[in-house]
Amino acid sequence: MPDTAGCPDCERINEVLSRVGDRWSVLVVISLARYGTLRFNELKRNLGISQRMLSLTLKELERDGLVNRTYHPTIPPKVEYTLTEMGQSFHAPVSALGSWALGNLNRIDAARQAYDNKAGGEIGTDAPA
Amino acid sequence: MPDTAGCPDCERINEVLSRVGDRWSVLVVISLARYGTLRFNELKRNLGISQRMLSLTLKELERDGLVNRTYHPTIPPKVEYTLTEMGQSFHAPVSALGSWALGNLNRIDAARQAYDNKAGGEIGTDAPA
DNA sequence: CGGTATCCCAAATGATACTG
DNA sequence: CAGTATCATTTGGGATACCG
Repeated sequence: MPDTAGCPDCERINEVLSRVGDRWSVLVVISLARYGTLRFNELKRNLGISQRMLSLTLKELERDGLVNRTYHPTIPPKVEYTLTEMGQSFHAPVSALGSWALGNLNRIDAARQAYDNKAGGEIGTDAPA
Repeated sequence: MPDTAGCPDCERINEVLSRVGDRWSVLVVISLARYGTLRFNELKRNLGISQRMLSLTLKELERDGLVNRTYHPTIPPKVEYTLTEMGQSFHAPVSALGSWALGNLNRIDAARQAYDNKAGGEIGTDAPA
């Protein structure tokens, strides 16, 4: 049993992150923040997510109080999703993380290549014949 | 193949997030940001992470240029981990996310209970006999 | 259209044992 | 102490088919 002793906050942060921190949740929140209101299949197309995962993700987000689901009992049915107030407040830190990600992708790629080159060249020190 | 069309940034954000966005990476970064320098087993104890996952996580973080690994070839060996400059800059948005998490855990729990109660009571509208 | 149910595969992770 | 290797299990997630 993991205890996360010594970093008591880690335990709780971990808790929330394992709920709303998965990639699909993050991407759904980002999309809804950008477009305001989206229907089920709009989200599906936008994110390239499978129907199953979108359904599960949205249900979780609704349950956690981050998104609002509005069902219009027309034919064919129409369901619209928006962010709740809490969902919008969640978008702020997520957006910060996204910005960092975009701003550092290149540096990370560079670091990776440097690391891989060093590791790869370790076996033979000089150039291959 | 998922395309993430319509949200071009999502694609790249997704990329970085799937690298450094997993829960163990986040928790390692938080711990190192708090304590400055930690040895392998200190991290292991602090986070309640398995040896294997810590090893993998640290290797990835080092590769991505977020943590520094210093090996002291003593007996017994001693390895110290710190955040690189980029690692520290990553800590800022992560910290924001962590703060949000801590500040909203209760509200999320409340939303969950409300949701679950509503769902559970849906079958029979009045109280059980 | 907006799901839910089922099946099945791939990736993540923990437990354990072994090594330098 | 600081790992690596192997195994077994759980979980994530796509494909498909069906329902209201």
